[in-house]
Amino acid sequence: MRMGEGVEWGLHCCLTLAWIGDQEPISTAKLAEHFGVPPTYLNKCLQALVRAEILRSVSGARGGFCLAKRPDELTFLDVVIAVEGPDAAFRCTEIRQNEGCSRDEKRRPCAIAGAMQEAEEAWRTALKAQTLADIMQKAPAAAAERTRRWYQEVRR
Amino acid sequence: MRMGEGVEWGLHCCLTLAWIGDQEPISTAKLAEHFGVPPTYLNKCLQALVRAEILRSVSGARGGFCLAKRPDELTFLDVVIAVEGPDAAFRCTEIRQNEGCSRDEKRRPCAIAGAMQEAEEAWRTALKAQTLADIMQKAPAAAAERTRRWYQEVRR
DNA sequence: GCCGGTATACTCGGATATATTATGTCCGAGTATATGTGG
DNA sequence: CCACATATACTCGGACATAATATATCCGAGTATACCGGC
Repeated sequence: MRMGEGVEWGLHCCLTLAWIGDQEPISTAKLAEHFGVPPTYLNKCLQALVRAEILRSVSGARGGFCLAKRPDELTFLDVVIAVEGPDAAFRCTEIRQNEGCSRDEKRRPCAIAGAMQEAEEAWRTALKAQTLADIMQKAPAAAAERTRRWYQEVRR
Repeated sequence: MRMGEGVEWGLHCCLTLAWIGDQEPISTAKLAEHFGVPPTYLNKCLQALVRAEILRSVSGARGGFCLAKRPDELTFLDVVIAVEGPDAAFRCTEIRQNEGCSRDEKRRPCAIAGAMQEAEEAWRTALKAQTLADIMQKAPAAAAERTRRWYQEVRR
């Protein structure tokens, strides 16, 4: 089981955009250069965030992405679902059905699947409790400062 | 992000073995037939459980697998780790390092990675709290009964 | 009838293929800026 | 000098390749049972 890199990239990009706090968009190229990741693939991940209405995209010259939500309204769960999709990691394929269980058994949910779903619910709850605003506070102030300086250099 | 099917299969196999509660091993072929899954691949998954000392395997004719732990000592987390490996789903690649952050920043753990790890810890905690014995109680008694009847038919 | 030896069928275990997913690349559509031209 | 038309550079967005992983298969090593011959 492995989460795609897009989640990490997406979260860091959201944090960067939040710190800059400007409505002027930043291009994929600048962000990719900043983080040292392949530009076109980063673009693909950011597109997923746009579809989820987490980012807003602007086409054309001087285009790019900016945050579409307030940091305290944006949770980690939102980003994870946007990039990785809404499906649960564990998917019950109901192999118990092959055992020839009775109709009465079939009506009840599979106990194993239930336990797995419960665990994932705990995971989602934890992710939902973390907003981007929380991280902005936790992270060292120097990081925010550095990000803003970088932006001033590359904005043009 | 997607968990392999082996986890579901492994859990159902453990449950079946626990219900039968016999020390006589059951072959992959019988279990695979029972669940309607490819036998050789199921075998591969069960091997992973053997390596984790969750199952015990017996080679040769009349060989197969049996449970190596008491059901109340076997957690869902054990099975998941055995099949999927011990690595976390989210892996921080420290892309922030590329931003040119100071030595002081580098010493602190990445706040984003921290939040993700915290969420996974909640997930693991939930999985650790679920033992096989718990599931044996939750599941309908009819299922246990049916499993034992099936075993009496195929044991020879 | 009983014992020992041999052949046989069965099973695990790991090495090897295929399918699916994630990662990475490329090119077209669209937009703001820069440039040039006429009034 | 100003307004407008045109050319140009830049950016997103999705279609298209490649790499990594999960799924599925195959074959060899080993073991218990069945069979067979001798006593």
